Amino acid sequence: MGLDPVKEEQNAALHKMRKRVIESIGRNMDLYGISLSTGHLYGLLFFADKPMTLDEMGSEMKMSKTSMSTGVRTLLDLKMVNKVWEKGSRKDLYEVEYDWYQTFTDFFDIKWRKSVEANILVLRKSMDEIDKIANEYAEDPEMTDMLQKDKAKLRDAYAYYEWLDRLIDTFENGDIYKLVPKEPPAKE
Amino acid sequence: MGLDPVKEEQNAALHKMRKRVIESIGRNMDLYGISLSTGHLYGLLFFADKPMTLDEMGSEMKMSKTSMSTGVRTLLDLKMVNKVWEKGSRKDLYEVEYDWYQTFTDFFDIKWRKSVEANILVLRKSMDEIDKIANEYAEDPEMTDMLQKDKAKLRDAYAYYEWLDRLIDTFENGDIYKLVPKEPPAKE
DNA sequence: AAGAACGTACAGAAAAAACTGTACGGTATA
DNA sequence: TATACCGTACAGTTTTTTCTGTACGTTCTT
Repeated sequence: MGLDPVKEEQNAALHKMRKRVIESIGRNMDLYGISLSTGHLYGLLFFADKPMTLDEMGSEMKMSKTSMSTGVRTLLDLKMVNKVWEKGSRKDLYEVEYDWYQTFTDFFDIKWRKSVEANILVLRKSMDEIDKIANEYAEDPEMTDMLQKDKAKLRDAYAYYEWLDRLIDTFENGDIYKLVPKEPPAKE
Repeated sequence: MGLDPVKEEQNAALHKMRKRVIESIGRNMDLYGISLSTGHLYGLLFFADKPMTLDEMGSEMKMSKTSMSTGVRTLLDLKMVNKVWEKGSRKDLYEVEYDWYQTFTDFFDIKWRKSVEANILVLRKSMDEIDKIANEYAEDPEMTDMLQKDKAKLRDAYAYYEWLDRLIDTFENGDIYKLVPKEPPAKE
């Protein structure tokens, strides 16, 4: 995991510190829908001072190469790690994306955006359908009332998802940093 | 699930529409770390036109009351549903929180905030520790270099988490709506 | 105070997810 | 072209999560 394995053994304190951070990072990865061990893998890569191969990860994590392969792919899909090309090496190399703001943005763009858009589609379709049903049951006041209530709910949900969509836009285009700058505002 | 179960049977189209929306909502609930069936429970409550009891949920979902109990608690913890008091009824009643903006905010306040603060604490502690170790190894250039690199990483992560903390603040205090209004800006 | 109804703790069963070892297709090396 | 090595598909195993039924403590009714 470090520059020099021998050196690391020498210093238990450093090793312990890293382990604590890795665990802390890994534990919170479930927010991204990532399993604990894949979270640990991320933590490992975070401290690695050079891109790692699957074999290296496996030996560090004491896990199979297959698991490393799937774990890395999960992280790759979320753009939390990048594949690195290094001439001479036949093995694939991976390193974490150190720009965490970008990682955050990508996560929303990849995961949330997909959900949002799927829901928007379904809601649009469903509201149309309600209109159609409402036409058929125009004579039935009870049914009409129920349909109206449903439609109002869908409309609210729709508005919310559109808002969410615009919010994710601000993550992507960087407008969010106008509201919340990376540098904390100076205390007065 | 509706006002009048008989009526609903009459109209397959409405039922189908609701089912589609419920599934769509439920499917995307994994973003909140919620299981599919709890997501469906949420969808059910979303369309319910009155607060429901555990027994009613169970019969609609065709699942045990125990499962409803745990499912509701999960949703309650995330403030996605509210407990409702109705005089006369001995049973607990629940309804969804229809303010989805609030639900979004609560989610980040409950889940993300906790992670962020835990990480901030660990990072602070770890940076202090690095300083201590660095003092011991002041004579060792290689070790010093490694410690510096680690500390730089921690510092970056720390800055990111503080940013995230401030971002969540804007969700909570409503500042986010200045940047992304609930009402979409009028198209020109 | 006794009885009925409610929600949930708990233990076991069922289902889902994570993990491993083997096998195989593909690419670089010889 | 043959060989070695790499990453991953796949099937089987282990671990974790979800779900159920029973049992129990509490609260309301009588």
